[in-house]
Amino acid sequence: MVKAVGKRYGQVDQGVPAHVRLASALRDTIASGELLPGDLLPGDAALMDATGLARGTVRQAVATLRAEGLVQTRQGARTSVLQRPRLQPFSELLSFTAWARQQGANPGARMVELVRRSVDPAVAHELRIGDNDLVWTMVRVRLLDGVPVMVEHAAYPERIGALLVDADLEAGSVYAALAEHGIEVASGHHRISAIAAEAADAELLRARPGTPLLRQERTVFASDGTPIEHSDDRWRGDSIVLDAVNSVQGSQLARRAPD
Amino acid sequence: MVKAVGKRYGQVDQGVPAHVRLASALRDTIASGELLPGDLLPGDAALMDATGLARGTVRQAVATLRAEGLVQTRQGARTSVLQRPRLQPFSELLSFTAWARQQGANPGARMVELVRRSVDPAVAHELRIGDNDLVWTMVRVRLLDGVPVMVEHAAYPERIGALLVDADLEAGSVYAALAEHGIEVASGHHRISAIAAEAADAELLRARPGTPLLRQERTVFASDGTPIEHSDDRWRGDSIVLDAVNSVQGSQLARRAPD
DNA sequence: GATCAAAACGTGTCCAGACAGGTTTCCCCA
DNA sequence: TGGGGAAACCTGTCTGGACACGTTTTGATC
Repeated sequence: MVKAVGKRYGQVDQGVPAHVRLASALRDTIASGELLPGDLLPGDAALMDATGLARGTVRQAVATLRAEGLVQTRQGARTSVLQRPRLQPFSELLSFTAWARQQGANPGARMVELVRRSVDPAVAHELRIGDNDLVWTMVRVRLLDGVPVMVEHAAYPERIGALLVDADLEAGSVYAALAEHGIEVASGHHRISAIAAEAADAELLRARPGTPLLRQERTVFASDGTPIEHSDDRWRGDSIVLDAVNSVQGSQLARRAPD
Repeated sequence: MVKAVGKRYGQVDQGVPAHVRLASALRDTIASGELLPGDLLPGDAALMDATGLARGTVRQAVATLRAEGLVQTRQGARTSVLQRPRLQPFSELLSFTAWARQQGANPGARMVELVRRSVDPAVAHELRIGDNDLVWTMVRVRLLDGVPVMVEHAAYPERIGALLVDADLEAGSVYAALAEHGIEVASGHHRISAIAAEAADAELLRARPGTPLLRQERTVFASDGTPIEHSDDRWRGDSIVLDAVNSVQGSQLARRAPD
């Protein structure tokens, strides 16, 4: 078993740090079914033998898997495999276009509006601007294989929105357009809730008013910590599921009463 | 600024590992507002001076904050603060009772049924039992300050359910009851979607059929990796918001099309 | 004031060593 | 066969050292 890990370690691209290589080899061994949930990973000493790495480096690789929720560790006891669904990179989580393509569907967008106006104080607060400042707001319908599945209400600070006015937002992704101007997204906060469709959204989604929508509000930050987008995606309830994994060793999900 | 960190480090309980202490001191410094999003943390050398710790230990504390999504790091550049909402421990995320109490509300439960029966194949699969095996299934209404906010449909493998039949599940928490028998929860998978209330759930929640519900399905695993619960919580849409944080350095949330 | 190169700074990685303490296995005895 | 203790195993922590490499600042020149 430790031989399988060592073999995989030897097959991973040597241009990456050793601890990343080993984490990848372990991840692949788990994904292959050779290690099942509840099974024990090789210990530090065995992994050191199989890879020629120092113990600190081995520990770092295992710590990476722990932070991903793949394994569980306990002092004195062998590290064990946890079960988890497939997750996705942040970029894919953010971008409707990337997500649709990853699942083999044809993404589409229909622009409803892109205007400069002021927004309500809660959104202004999220974007860290004054209540009366102007922002660029956009409404788009997002389609999968021609079927409307989501209405997106997004707000951008002036300097960000200005980069988008000339972009083709029916064919491409906001984030791709921003990346062309050197703006990279780094993190986001999501707020998830269930709402009843109002008349305008219902019409855009070809559904009855009152139909349940999964509401996904999001504030997205650039790598310098400034907010670059506040969006409010309203998905047809029958079009999406969100998966999340959590463990006592790391949880990025929280429940609260509404504001 | 680094003095503030050093002072906080000195105030943290010495019974915990040094890297945990430092991570806590840094977390508190950020939470206090002394470090704002975009601000730079002191570098390794300054933190070493302020705390007397080795560089490896300092790096480990910073890596902890990075995994939590609190800070962003980049080779050669100073570590910077990211913005994030308050999150909650896993135990609080899982337990309605703990969550309600944490927010100062009075939790309640009304048992609808607790019976042994077989369940549909998808649930059987999640619990890793045969399609015709019997499980304990439970339906409860959960109340906050006497108001019904959630209907919980839960399924337990026989050996787990058997521990619950004698517990007072209107007054207390399933997880607390299991913990009394040495069963500790370790991780979970969540699936989040929006649905329309069926007649039975609507009646229990005192809402109209068709009203939007936030559906939170969950499979919970014990520390040995075995599934101990499959639950399907249906929350009134107006009673709950789920917060999640994500970054390019770690994301535990994923979007997919429904099965 | 602008530009460029070098120096200083800061982070990422990796190593070897040592100690603490929890878990698991093995052996012995009743 | 069951229980207890010791040994072996395993993970968690911490240290100091060194090298690689990316970022920021400084100083010199035009």
